[in-house]
Amino acid sequence: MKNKTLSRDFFRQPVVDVARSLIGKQLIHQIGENWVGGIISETEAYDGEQDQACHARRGKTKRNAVMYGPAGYAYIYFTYGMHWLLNCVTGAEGYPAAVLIRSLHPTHGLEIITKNREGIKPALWCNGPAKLTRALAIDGSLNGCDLCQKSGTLLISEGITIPDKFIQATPRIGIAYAGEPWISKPWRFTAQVSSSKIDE
DNA sequence: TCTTCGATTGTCT
DNA sequence: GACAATCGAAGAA
Repeated sequence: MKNKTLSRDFFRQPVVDVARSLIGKQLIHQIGENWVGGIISETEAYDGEQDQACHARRGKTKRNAVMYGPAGYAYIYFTYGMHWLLNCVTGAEGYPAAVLIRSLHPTHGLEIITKNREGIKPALWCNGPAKLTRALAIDGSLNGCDLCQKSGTLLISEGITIPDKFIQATPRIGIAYAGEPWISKPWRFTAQVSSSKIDE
């Protein structure tokens, strides 16, 4: 599984294309000898300084610097005083764009996820951007790490193929402050993932 | 330095 | 459906 890590070129594509293509791919976090991860089932695209919903809307800062670097790296930031959110940097180096991973279907390390999300129903373990980082134990210490490295601790690999007809494009969540036309851009991608189709 | 607020979640009504 | 939790980044002063 780890030998099917996605290429740097995959992440160099336009951010909206990457966001759509990431549906069905597999996010993996290696913790010691264990792998924790799952199939990505929801993403959102944030596209450059002109996108008023993107963190880069006010230019480069210490916080969003990773987005200005090369594609295929993790941009992980802290928000609401308690939540970590995971993004993948995309596009050309110097152009700030990233895909937010909003939801996934757990496939590996279920014992660890159960412990990290103790007392919560399995269906709710990873169905939110801050929930999945908590479930997979992803935090700011992994900010800027390379998602294309087979030897990395956090990476994205080939997963399952999901037909286009099962992927929906809808407006992004929680960005009312951005104003139009950004609120209405259909840059959120979702899919239903059936556990019977998951490729180990 | 001071103030505002967020790419959210869980709990309570 | 409403709202508190909780803190660092970013912008204003």
